[in-house]
Amino acid sequence: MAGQSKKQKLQPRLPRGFADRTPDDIRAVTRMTDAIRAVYERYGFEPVETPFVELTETLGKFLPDLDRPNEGVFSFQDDDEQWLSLRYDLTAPLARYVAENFEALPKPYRSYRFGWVFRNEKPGPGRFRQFMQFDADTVGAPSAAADAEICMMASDTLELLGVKRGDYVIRVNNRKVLDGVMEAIGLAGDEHAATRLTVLRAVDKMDRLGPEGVRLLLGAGRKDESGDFTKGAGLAPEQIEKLLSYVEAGQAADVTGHAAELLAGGHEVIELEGSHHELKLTENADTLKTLRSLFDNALYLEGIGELEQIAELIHAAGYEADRIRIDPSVVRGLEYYTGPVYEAELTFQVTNEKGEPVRFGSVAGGGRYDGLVGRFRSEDVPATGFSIGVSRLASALKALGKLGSEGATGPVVVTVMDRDRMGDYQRMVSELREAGIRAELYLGGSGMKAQLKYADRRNAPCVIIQGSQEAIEGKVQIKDLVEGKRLSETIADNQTWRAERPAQFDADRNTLVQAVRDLLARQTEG
RNA sequence: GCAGCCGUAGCUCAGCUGGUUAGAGCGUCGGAUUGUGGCUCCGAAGGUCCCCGGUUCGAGUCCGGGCGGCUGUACCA
Repeated sequence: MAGQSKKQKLQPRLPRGFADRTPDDIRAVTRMTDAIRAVYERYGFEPVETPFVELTETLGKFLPDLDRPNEGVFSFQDDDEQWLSLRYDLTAPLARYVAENFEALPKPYRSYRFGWVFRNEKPGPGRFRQFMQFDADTVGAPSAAADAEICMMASDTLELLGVKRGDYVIRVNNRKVLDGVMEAIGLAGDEHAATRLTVLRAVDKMDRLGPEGVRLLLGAGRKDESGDFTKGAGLAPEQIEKLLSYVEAGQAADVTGHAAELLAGGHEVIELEGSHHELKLTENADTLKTLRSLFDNALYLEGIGELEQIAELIHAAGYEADRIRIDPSVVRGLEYYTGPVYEAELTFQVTNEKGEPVRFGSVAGGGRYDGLVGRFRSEDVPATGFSIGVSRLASALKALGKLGSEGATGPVVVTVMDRDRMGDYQRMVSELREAGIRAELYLGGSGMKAQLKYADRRNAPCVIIQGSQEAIEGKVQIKDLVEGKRLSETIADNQTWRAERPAQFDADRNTLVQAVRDLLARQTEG
């Protein structure tokens, strides 16, 4: 047995796309979800929770088939052969929940929930196969006021999380508008479904590729820097021009990129605090006025009308285009959105360890899905909702320095000098704990040096030491590790370091708790 | 999924046109210091060079296939 080669040892390995969470991660995410929850509660939403597993048919499409049994969604068969799946978002389960409890719920039904969702697809930086979403939805409210509210709530949430105004934007569009545009350039009807998809995907890449990239994708196609060729939609030049004039109607408001192009286009530049140049934001009303003049079919105008309502409502509530912006290039989930769609984007630039720029892009998104609950009922039920990608937002906030990753203070460590006096040490630990102080007994088997190293690594504020000498005198030694670390910088040789016992003092055994309490208070002030 | 790059100690990486026993820094552990975290010095542990096959007298190095990672792209409810 002992002679077994290493090869036979099991490799400790995490499956691709999954991640362990460190104490720092957990604490940071908890702070975030607390903040998000606070905003949602304030808006009057209430919590609800559904399980990780749903019937595959509840989630809709992506039913496992023989060729690609788990494409996109993790699925498995129950022992009655019923297919089950891990949820891939929180919206489909909510739709099921609402449909199942329809009579019992007040309408409009406003709820929030957060939890893990699973996607069986290729992971990437900041993209995992298990990640956390935080959703809020209003079901049973057909009015654009429900959409406007969700956008304002998204804005409030990001600001409470520490993202400054101007470092993010909630971009709003409408599926009806997009469909209207498709109709206007002759792409209505089932026979053009595939082309429409290609066109909308191209439009979606506006923020990343800019007008020229989109133009290529709408026409013949585009070759990226790796030499990979993406086939274009093959539209005629006049169709492309119409589309681009539509997409660019919102671009004057783009402060995130392509500044040079915009300046060349004659957009105004204003001076803000200091030497900072920024493009002046186009008012949402101006964007909408431009958009309204572009096409005139009924669907398009209906969509524009809804956007105008949203713009009016948010304006009345004091939200302008620096926070919530009408942007015709927003596409989002082509599958089930039926009306207004929104997307929260972080706009600040951050570079990674290698100095390469990192773009976070969309950290949250949502929209109106009037058909989703209707899958379970005889009539459509209007609904609109919003989903925050907690994990992705967390890594963005970390880069922003808004998520303190500094380790939390560890426990007070009571060291073990004399093995036969464990009871004494245990009593000290208990007293500290009863006083509400995080404390623990050193449970390892090593000597004093190792025990202090351990305490240091645990980020302990201090250690308690009591040898037989102190025990006889009724004393304890308390060593302030934080202060000691500071003093160590001025001590060069180990002789004095050990002899002086920096930042160490004794206290009467019976005043232990008070002495530790005072020390902790001093550390908090410093 | 497609394309490109990469895979040597826990981590970051050296390793010449194929040639004895594969190295360094950091980290870990021990000692100098039988009761004191840092610094310094000394020492130790730690590797089937991703896997399988091929070429060769000889492969970490060359070739083929696989697996894994990164980047771009596609998809993204």
